Amino acid sequence: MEESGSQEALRKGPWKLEEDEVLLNHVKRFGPRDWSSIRSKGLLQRTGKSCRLRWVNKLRPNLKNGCKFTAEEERIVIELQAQFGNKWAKIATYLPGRTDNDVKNFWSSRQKRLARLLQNSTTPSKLQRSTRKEKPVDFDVPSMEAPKLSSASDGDASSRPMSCSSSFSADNAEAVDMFCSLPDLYRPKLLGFGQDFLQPEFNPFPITIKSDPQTNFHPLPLGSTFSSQGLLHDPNIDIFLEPLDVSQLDNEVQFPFGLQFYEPMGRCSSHDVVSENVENPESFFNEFPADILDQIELLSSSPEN
DNA sequence: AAGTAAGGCAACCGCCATCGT
DNA sequence: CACGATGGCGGTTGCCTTACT
Repeated sequence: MEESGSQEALRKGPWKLEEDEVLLNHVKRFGPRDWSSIRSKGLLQRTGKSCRLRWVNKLRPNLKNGCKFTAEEERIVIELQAQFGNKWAKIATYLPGRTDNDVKNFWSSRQKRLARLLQNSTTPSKLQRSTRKEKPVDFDVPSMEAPKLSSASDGDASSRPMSCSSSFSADNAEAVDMFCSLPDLYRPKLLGFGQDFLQPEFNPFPITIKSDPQTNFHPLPLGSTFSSQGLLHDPNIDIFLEPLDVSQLDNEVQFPFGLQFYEPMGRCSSHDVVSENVENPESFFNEFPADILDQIELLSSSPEN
């Protein structure tokens, strides 16, 4: 069937420069609307949907095209995804210059990495197969030692059955190491999830890292990582890991960039997003701070000897 | 140098909500 | 109220690039 008489066949695929120009001209004249009229006027052989998508994702002003997600942006996405679910358009409103497609793609990539990591951790045969990022790395992880941050249950060796030493030689030892090496993510209660995660006896640190509201908490410098900032030894780490209080953000779409997410004194949000998802393994990983993935990969790629 | 796997990204598809007639 | 057109959104696919063997 011909495309409605005089109209040429619908064009698909990558956009040409000329098409972009036509689209930009249309928007300049009529604003970002009436997408379907672009085709009906014979300006472009693209559907209105396609035009709109092109505008939203590529031609709109102030887009951060080609820029990788910053650590802060990643953190925001992770927090908001935990809060809203896969509401990419909504999440994107908190990220100036980012589109829902950007967020979606970012998340998708992240999930793939996680999936691959998990698979590696459960299929030892594949663990040996190097992947792109799994080249042997001289990754010195002194700061990833079990943090001595609290006296709460620090001395209770029984509550930490899996030391991070190399004495454990199970097939997925590397994977276990990965998680042994992780700090108490976000909140201690998060770790209530999956005692049998990876290993039946797997029992993450019962350490409770307390924040002291009296101390001068320094918010996490943007773009920093646990190890680089020595945060594993930071007594304020619990504050640092406090989930973003999205309920506040929700009221005000404006999201000040460069915002210090974790106020020194701040209201400790009672909105504990993380705990809501504790039963869900996938969600468990979703809560990981952005940098953690990189840490995990580095750890998992560490030479075994 | 060639082959391959993974990452990143752009674009399409299908569903759904809204709006105008 | 019903229906079609349109736009918005999330999921998915496919292509290109990069890194590694």
